[in-house]
Amino acid sequence: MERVASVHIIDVPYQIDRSYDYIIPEPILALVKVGSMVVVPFGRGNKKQTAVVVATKKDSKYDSLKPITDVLEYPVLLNEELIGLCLFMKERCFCTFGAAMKTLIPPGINIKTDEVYQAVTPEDAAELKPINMKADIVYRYILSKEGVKLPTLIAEFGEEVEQVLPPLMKLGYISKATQVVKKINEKKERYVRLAVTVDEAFGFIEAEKAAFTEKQRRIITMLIEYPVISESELLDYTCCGKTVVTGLSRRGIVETFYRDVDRSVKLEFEEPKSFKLSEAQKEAYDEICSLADSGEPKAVLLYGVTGSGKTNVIIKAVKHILEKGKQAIILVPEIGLTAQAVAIFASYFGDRVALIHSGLSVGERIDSYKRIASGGADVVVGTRSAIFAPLTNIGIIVIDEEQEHTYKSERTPKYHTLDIARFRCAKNNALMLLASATPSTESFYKANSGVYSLVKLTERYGDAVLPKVLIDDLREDQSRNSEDMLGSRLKIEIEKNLSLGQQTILLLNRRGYNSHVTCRQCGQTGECPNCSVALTYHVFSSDRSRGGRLLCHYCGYTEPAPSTCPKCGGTHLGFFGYGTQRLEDELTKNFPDARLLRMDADTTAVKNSHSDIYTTFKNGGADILYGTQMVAKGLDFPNVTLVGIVLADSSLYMSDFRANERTFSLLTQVIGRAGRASLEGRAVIQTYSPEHEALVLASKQDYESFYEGDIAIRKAVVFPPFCDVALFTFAGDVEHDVEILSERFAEEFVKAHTLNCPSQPIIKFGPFKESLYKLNNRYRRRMIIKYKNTRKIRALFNSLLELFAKATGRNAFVDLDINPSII
DNA sequence: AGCACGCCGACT
DNA sequence: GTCGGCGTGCTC
Repeated sequence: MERVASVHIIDVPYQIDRSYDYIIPEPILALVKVGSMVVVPFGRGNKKQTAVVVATKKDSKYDSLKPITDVLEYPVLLNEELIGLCLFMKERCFCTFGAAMKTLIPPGINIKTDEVYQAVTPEDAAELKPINMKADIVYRYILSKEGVKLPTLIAEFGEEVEQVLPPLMKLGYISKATQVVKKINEKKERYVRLAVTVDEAFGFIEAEKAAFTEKQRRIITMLIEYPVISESELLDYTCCGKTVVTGLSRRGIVETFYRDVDRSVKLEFEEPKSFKLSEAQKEAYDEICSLADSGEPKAVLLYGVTGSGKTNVIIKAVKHILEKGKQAIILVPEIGLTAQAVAIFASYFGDRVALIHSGLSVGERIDSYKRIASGGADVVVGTRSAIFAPLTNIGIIVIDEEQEHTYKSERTPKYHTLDIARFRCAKNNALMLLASATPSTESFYKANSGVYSLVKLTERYGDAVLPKVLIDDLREDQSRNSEDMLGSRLKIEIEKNLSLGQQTILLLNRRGYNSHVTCRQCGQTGECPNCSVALTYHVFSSDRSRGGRLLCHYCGYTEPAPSTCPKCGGTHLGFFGYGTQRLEDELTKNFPDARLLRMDADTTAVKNSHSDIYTTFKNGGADILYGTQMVAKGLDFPNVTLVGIVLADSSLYMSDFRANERTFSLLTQVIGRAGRASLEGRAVIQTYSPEHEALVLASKQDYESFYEGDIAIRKAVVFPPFCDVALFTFAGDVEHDVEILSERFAEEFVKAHTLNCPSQPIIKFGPFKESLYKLNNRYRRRMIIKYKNTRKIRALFNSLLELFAKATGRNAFVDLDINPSII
């Protein structure tokens, strides 16, 4: 008989997060399974804690086991595979089991518990003899409720109830039980959103100081950051009362609305487009199917040049998987792309498709989750969190644009979606399909060395041809004023497109108006008081006349732009580095009749704005779409024949070892947007470094040459895939404590390494200050370790993190990120 | 983290 | 004599 349960306790700190054995009491033996939520007494004080059963067994190596107090939910929330996944994440990402679990289940599925008093035999109530008046009243009160917390009883009857309860328990009138905190997710909820654009909202915040109270500003700031939020959450976070929202809504700045009781995401069905695979596509499809049907876990990289029709191959492959009775997960890199992905898959697979991404409301997520868990969906489409969809018979996991850094989580647990996909494919004997026109150097290396299978699509589909690309050396353009962002060549091409009625996309990887403001007299630059970065100058439509604002892109801090230097009083302020807002001005000036559409973080913060912009542009509602990298991704725009990269240098010279890869990928993608259909496409790349390799190769769409160069560099200087990278971050608000911590940690690290696993080669860098040393008033230092990810090294990391998790005070703490997307 | 156990100073 | 200071160490 398996009478012992190994459990992981939720909400314990890292250093005590391990499995603990408990004995399962006879009456609940049948209810306790792997994945069950239970309540256990923990620690000296036997504090009641919620825990998850990770295994059951006959006996334990510990002799005195405490019994499980209660089982919470049945049937289980997480199956054996997903429990295994939590343990995997704990070991790989160095998070607690509970933190891993919270990323697997949607927020709002409650796992919090309360200790409550319940009436034992309500139906016999009349026959029980009253003990005394007081006890009788208390008993009847408890009887009328489903479960009452002690504080509620005290509030109702005063402190002295505590004397009445023990006799009632003893006589069997009432009992203690553990209850899951009432679910908030079943009812209809009131939501709040901005009724104005984010630009306007920013303007409002301090435009007229007197016009808004502190609380009102807090609400607006919150809504800018979280466009989808329930009123209760909003009020919680901002510590405001309902009146603040009412006031703002009366002034037309915010609006409230109710979510339907049935919150499931409505899928739009289109008639499935029937299409025929080309010869090359058919070959790719056949190979993918044979891998998927092998009955073993496999991984394949589908490398297809832009326009080769990867999507068609993927649709057919998914269809094949479903026909075999298996399920599919399809991931896209960002929320803005989910709508179209869902539309495509829903047209083929109808209501068997479910959607998961972080932009859904709490209720919507729970509904999707429940539908998937109950077998109501076979195809899950979404962003990285959809990798955790509770499907039980996965046949294929598709990761589109696999090189995108959004697949790496930036929050704890800092998992990489590809690692989770590999785990799930291994458990389900499924196929992991990575698709890209510009695979990550790591993945292409794996495909070349046989770790993944490689399927190539080298021809463009149909009669589409590669766009003609012109690299425009801005240094050579004599007619251009140095203040201008648009060179003469690009202006001519835009003009041409406008007269032909064809559309143009312009990419500029920097939002705001100017990237920094500097005093020409003393050199003072406007800096964020919370972060060590220059503030970006923004001009919002609502305060154009007032001279704009300075904004921190990291913490959101904002202040009115000064007209004189705050340090020396100088009146000659220089505005440097041009962003998308400034581009807007220049476009308006040069092409007064063109219809413009901007897409960047400022214009897409409101829900649905992203897809609204796409739809408007696709339907011909604008001539020029310009913005940050968002414009490079997603929908096909058949009428786009010109792509302009306003400044290709901005992302080239970052210190990160993946900067080249990202630049190449972004340029390739955006260039590929031009001339998809029968119209021939053109691209103009403006740059100050026309000979840069990433740029030259992107203009030829020559991925393989780019890869050869990049992999050679990585091998020479030892970077992934030739090693793993561990990034230890030390942060805190007391600068000196952070420094001490980082040094002590490094010291202990070296000591532990030479002592425990000297045979495991490592290369250590640091600790030193981060390049963005101060962020949100926190000082940050880092230590980088290049190593090979083995169990021994993971154990080393783990022991150090446990040691320092308890040793550190509130002033400084350690964090570890394995293979961070940006170094 | 949280909590009990423990071994030393000023108090009814 | 004891109440309570928070240092130390453990959590199945």
